[in-house]
Amino acid sequence: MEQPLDHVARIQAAWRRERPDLDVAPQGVIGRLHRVATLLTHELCAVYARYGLGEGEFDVLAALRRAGAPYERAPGELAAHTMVTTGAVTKRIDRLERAGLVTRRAATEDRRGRVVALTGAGRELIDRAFADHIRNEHELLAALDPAEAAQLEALLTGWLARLEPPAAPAP
Amino acid sequence: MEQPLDHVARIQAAWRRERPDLDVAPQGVIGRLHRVATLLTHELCAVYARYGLGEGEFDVLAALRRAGAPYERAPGELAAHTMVTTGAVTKRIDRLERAGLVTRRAATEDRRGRVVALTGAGRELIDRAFADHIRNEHELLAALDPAEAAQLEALLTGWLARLEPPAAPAP
DNA sequence: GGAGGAAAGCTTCCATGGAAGACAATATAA
DNA sequence: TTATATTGTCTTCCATGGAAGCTTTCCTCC
Repeated sequence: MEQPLDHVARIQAAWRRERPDLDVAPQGVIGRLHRVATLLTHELCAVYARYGLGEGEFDVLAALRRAGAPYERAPGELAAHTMVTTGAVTKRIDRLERAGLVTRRAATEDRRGRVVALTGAGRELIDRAFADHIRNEHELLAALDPAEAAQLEALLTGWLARLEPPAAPAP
Repeated sequence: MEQPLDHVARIQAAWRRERPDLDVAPQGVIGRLHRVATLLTHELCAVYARYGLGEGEFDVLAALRRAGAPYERAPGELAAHTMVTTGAVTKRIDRLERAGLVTRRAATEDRRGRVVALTGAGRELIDRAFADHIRNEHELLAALDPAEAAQLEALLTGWLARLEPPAAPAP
């Protein structure tokens, strides 16, 4: 019933042998976080793939869907919401448009702008895919009991708050 | 002094409005984990870049360094240690070899095999880069107090253990 | 010992995203 | 009003990694 040392612990042990001058304790957190995130992403992508979507496309459809009717957003907004560059968003929209899941039209107010909108097919697809996605997330999180999950969420929320705010300067 | 709702909380609120039939609680954990991991990776890469390294190259050099003298490993071992395909490892080694940081030679025992070894320059570079990397990890983790960090590590270790073992079937 | 299968590394092709710049349209300043 | 800066999107080029298949070598079993 003993835990035989996980991958990260083995890496730490090796570093302690090779570089006893360094305190590699942070790897215990950061290394495992990275690893959990990688494994989770992999599992999540498996569900996206069932609907013919990559992670990027799923994110864009989800951002449009949760915007509420009429399910429209500017490319720039989508970029901000999905944490990628506008160039990446352009390509994601290209793919989604080709697949008939979104449309692109000119904005009425600002002639530089464009409006990306979910089509009926896109709406229908993301509704199914998102429900399946959430089901999947429940399964993945079932490895933790509710108290652990709550603790983890609280810790991550606090860390994120101190990691993220590099934005928002005082006006 | 109030927390104005972080990015993930806003996403959850939008989904609760649009899809009240779904329980999006897991996003509170998984979404934030993903986000923390992304931000951390970004910060870590900034340090790698100071040494002219990408994440992939850093990982390979680190794996060689912590192997201990004479700092050698087979490409397949490197692939296993760094969680990427052997094809990706081949390309990483190509780049590192071109930069004079590693050498590649034939294995003596098995003529299919190759041995990748750190050069003097590679050893020297990864020793500096790794020390800087650990310093950086300490800084990033300083946002949490030691008790929080320990809690977080324990939770992630447990989750990882239940997420990872898809390997190791009983013989 | 020879045949078939497995293993190791590499190659090819492709998908994705970032960085930086091009362009058009709008906002701001003089 | 004209000149300048800024904004929003898209384009181009490049870097990286995965998937699948190839080649060589080794292993196993008959």
